[in-house]
Amino acid sequence: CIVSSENSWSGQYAYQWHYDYSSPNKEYEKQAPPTEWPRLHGNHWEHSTYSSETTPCSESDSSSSLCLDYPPSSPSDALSCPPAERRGRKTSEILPLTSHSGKKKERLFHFLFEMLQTPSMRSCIWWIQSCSGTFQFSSQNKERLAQLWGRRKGNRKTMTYQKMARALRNYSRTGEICKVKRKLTYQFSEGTLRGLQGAC
DNA sequence: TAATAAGGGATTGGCC
DNA sequence: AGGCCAATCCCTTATT
Repeated sequence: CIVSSENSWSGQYAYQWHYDYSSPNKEYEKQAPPTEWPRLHGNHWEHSTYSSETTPCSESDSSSSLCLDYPPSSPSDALSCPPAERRGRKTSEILPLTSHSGKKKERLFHFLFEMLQTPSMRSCIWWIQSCSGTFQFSSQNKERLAQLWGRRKGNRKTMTYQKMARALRNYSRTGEICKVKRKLTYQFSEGTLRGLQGAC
């Protein structure tokens, strides 16, 4: 499994990614209070819906193999994104990033993917496992990201994380992105991820 | 108990 | 005009 080169998973905590701190963001300090690390209650974050951002994901723990909760391909796995075409909707495998009649409006998942590729946004959103399309929002800076989305859309009102997350929940119905049982963590579906990567 | 995250029904708005 | 559907509004529930 390939994790993006600039973010290498160190195996224990979400905050222990090897960021290169050359980014100009100074929000890092506020974002990850290290004092909370020891507050872990078991290593089964897949059973604890609200384990904190700092909850370990012990990839090395072979007994639970937690990071295998996001297999890039296992349709039968309950945690993987369900097929998009249930409820008779069109599958997300076909992602019309551009419509035949010109440019299609940018969608939220496009924006999120773009932000995930932007080093300066790492204080707001980051990959948990880029190969499986799993990513997480910063509890501290998620509103900043939402505002950015709202501005990108040209909204009059400011976008909030709550509203943005509602759109994300709709994606889990339509199959582009599904929620992962980890705080502020979501996962692109296979097809969506392929489409987005291909669009680069 | 307050704060935060998640869930979801209802409505809006844009596009074909 | 009217249907479709993504986005948004807004309230409730869950978790810590």
